[in-house]
Amino acid sequence: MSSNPSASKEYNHKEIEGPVYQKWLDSGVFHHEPDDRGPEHRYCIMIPLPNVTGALHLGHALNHTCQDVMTRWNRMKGKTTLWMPGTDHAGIATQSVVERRLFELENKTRHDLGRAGLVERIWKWKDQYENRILSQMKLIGNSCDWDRTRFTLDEVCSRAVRHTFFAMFRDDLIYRGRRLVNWDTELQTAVADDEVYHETLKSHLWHIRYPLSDGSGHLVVATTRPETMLGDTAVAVHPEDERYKHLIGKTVDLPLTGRQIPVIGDPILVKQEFGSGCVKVTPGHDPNDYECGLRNNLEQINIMTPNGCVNENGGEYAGLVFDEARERVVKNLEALGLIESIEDYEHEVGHSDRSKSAIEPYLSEQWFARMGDVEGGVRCKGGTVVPGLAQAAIDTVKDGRIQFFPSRYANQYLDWLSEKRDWCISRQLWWGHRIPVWYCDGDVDEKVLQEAFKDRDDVVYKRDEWSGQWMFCIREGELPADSVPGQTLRQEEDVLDTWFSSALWPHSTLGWPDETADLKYFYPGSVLITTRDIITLWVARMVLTGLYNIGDIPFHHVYVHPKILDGEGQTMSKSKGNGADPAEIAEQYGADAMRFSIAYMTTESQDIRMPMAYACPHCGHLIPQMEKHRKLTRLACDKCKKEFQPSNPMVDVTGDLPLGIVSSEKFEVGWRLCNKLWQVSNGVVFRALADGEKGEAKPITSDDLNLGDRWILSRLHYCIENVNASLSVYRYAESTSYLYRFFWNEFCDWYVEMAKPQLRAEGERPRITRQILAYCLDSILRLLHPFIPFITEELWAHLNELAPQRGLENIAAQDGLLVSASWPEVDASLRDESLEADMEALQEITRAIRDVRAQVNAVRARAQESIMRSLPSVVVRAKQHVCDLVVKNKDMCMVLGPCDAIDAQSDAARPEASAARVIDGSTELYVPVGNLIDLDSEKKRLEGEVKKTEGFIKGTEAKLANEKFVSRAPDHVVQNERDKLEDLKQQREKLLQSIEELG
RNA sequence: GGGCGAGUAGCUCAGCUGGUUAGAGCGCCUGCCUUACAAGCAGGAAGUCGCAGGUUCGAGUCCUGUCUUGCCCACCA
Repeated sequence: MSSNPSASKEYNHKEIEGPVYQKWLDSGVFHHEPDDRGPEHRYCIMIPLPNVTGALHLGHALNHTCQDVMTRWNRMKGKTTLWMPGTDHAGIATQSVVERRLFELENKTRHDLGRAGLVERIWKWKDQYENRILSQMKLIGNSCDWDRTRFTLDEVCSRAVRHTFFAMFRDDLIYRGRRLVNWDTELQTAVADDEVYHETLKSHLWHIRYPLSDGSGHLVVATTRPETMLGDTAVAVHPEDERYKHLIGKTVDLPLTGRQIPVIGDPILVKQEFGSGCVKVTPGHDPNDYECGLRNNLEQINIMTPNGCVNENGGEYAGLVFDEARERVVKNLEALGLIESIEDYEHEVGHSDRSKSAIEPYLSEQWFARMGDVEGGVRCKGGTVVPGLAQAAIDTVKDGRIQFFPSRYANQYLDWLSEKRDWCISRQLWWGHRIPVWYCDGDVDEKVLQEAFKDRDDVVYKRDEWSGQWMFCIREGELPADSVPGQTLRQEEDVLDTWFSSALWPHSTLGWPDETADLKYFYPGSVLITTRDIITLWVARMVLTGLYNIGDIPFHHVYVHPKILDGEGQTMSKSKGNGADPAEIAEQYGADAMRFSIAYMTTESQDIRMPMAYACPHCGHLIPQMEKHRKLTRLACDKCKKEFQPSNPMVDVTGDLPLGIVSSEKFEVGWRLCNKLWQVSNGVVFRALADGEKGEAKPITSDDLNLGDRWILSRLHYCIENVNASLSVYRYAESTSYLYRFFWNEFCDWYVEMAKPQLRAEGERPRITRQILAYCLDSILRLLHPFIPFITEELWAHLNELAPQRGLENIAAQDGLLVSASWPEVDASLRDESLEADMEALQEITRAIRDVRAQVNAVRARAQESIMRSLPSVVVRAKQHVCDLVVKNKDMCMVLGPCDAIDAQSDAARPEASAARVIDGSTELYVPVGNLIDLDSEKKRLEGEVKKTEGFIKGTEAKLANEKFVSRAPDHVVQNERDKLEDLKQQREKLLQSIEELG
């Protein structure tokens, strides 16, 4: 850390960020304990737990910035604050990453290692990436309570999972069932609907003849999956289809199998107009057919092995991969003359998000959580009875207990929940919470069980509807294999869906099922901040488990932020390899710059387009990151042609080539802001303060304040008000715009420039100016802190050193860290809109003078007085302010251009060789420019102004000539137009006069 | 097939309940190494608000249609 900040010219985040973060950690300010204050003094955010599949990318940086801004803001507002950090074991995602890696590096599969061996490998991976993730989070400035860091497989979270499973099993909200699921044949597990994406594939529609058993002809069925005919158990027609309805009840000979299957009528499955109007029904391999099978009591034949081959039910086709089976089936059917036709066809095929392989609908035994309404309702913790878990979650949003920002996302939540589809919670994986159910393979009399488990309220047992087997669930710990006399129990092999444990995150992390002080105090949380794609998967499930386990919602607000897209419009993701490591951005621009830029771009309706580029480590040239670069380990620079390794969170650094890190000019906004803040603080404010004495601050009364002081204070409090308003509804871009404008365009561009000469004035003036500079910078640092915490904290320390006593009317000593300083309060008495209008007029005049001098290229011209001619009232006003600030301080260069000044008079004569500017209808300005004036171009310019003014006059006159406008528009709108017209006319007069005076 | 967004300056985007001459950042042009900042300062140019209708005294803003585009959801053989 530089001990002498003014010596450092440019802001260097690398010297600041690490030490500042350490200061925060040392101070323990991120950790708050429950206290006895009311709920209005609490603020709690649960992080959307990152998967331990890999390192964080920019999307996380956005998500975390949003949360950290809220956390820091509320901490400064004096709330007892908790931002809970942690990571997710991410079952299928992590296991598949580790398995893939195992195969790539060691050519081994999970079966080579066995369950324990693989899980051990995954734990190692988890440790590595959890560390990396947590250190990335620290690097970008997250003010999480690290003491409370959780992982979904740790003791505390696991216990919550067990208790929840146990209760739901007991309450019959969890059941085992044989269902058609999305089967990933590569990973050999069921995957959730949400883990399936659809791809449009070119295929064919095969029309196949199924001969009627009685020899009276055949039916033609159309299918995209001819191989599944091996599992057909019926042919369906529409019961009102004149062509076929008489055939219902007959049978057909299913080709290639020798089986006879019935012709059935099913109005739901069959649309008469599609294909031939006949549908082959394969309940074991198609979701629609499955439903149809249930309706018609059809046999379900499974013809697939878990790895996607035809099983023994496929007769001679057994052992073939499905694709091969299809070819063989079609060939054999052709040989039998049973193919009527083959047409080209495009359709959507589900693919596994994880393995990218085609999903097979597969009949298997799975565990489900009941989402629909149940008879008698569901009894939640606390005694409330709800119709069903999904309905309970729906109600929280419908009745406003939970509010979405932006509100449109509530629809996504409600639409999904309203389907009330049971949730398949089992996965055939090894990485995760193993389902705490034990089976008893032999048959046992219930009395034996009653005896074995008497006085045990932590064991529940029931018969599996499907197999009739006894199933036992124990709340905690293991159920010994010999718990039932004469039997050997074996535990379920499956693990729980990842979302089962993350659904409990808001309360499991706080110690539930124990009624800990944390749980009582911090639950429910304040807001959940996430992206739209896990509204259903995660948000909805946290709500329903929260209601069931706690009897209360998990959070009051859900803020859904935009997503970061790459240069090609694709969302960033670890697996795509198109992301950027926030650490690399922070390395180049600083974490503050990254955070500010992100917040600046986080608007309500648009995703953030962020083209990334690799910075060539040899020549610095930027090479746009494109799809074709993903997963490359070497890339040649477009410019210097030398090779480097493009950085990618998912690809290891090989080390034989220098690394080209990712970059984006989008972060320059933030960098410039930080640098500007550094410069103005060190170069102006701190220097000025160093001239004063410590503790010189005295109460300032309104008599002490001049126009500039009042103006900047008024603008400051306007800014505070608007930052509060926009942050309270999660409008990050809006709040940063207010801050940017105030700090840069108002404080730096105007106030600081006005302050400079005053610092050299006589008497009390310098002290007052210093005091206001200190007060403004104090507020600016506080206001910017949630967005750019490092640099503001650093500057705060210097400000405290140089001006420990700060304030206006009330002087207070400031010390300690900014992170726990108080948030500025709006002081409405400092707002003065008419004064702001005066200042605007002054700025207008100043700009006019600058413009003249820029136009005539008179920058080096000697200082001369400009003349302002205006109405007496305006002149009085101008004299009061302008003369104070300008005329008496002729060296106030920056406000008026080089060494200018203004003399304001109501009847001033136009000086010789001057350029004219019309400010408004009553005010004009003459700027002497000597022989530099170009009469022709000046005249041309003025004529252009006249033309423009006349255009406005015409428009305004037309408006006022419209009788309907005059009679129907509100009075003040009409009056405005009249005033405007009057003013415009006077402007025209003045312009014409100026032209005339030019000769 | 259903739902939700987006189309405003060369680029990326603001513009909330309709009301002065539609804004910002970047880029561009002109001039400045001005004792905080040239990664800066001062000034400037630049838009028929996708298109067509409608409502209204008044539309970037509301309504209808339409085109383009992105995302989410959905079981169509």
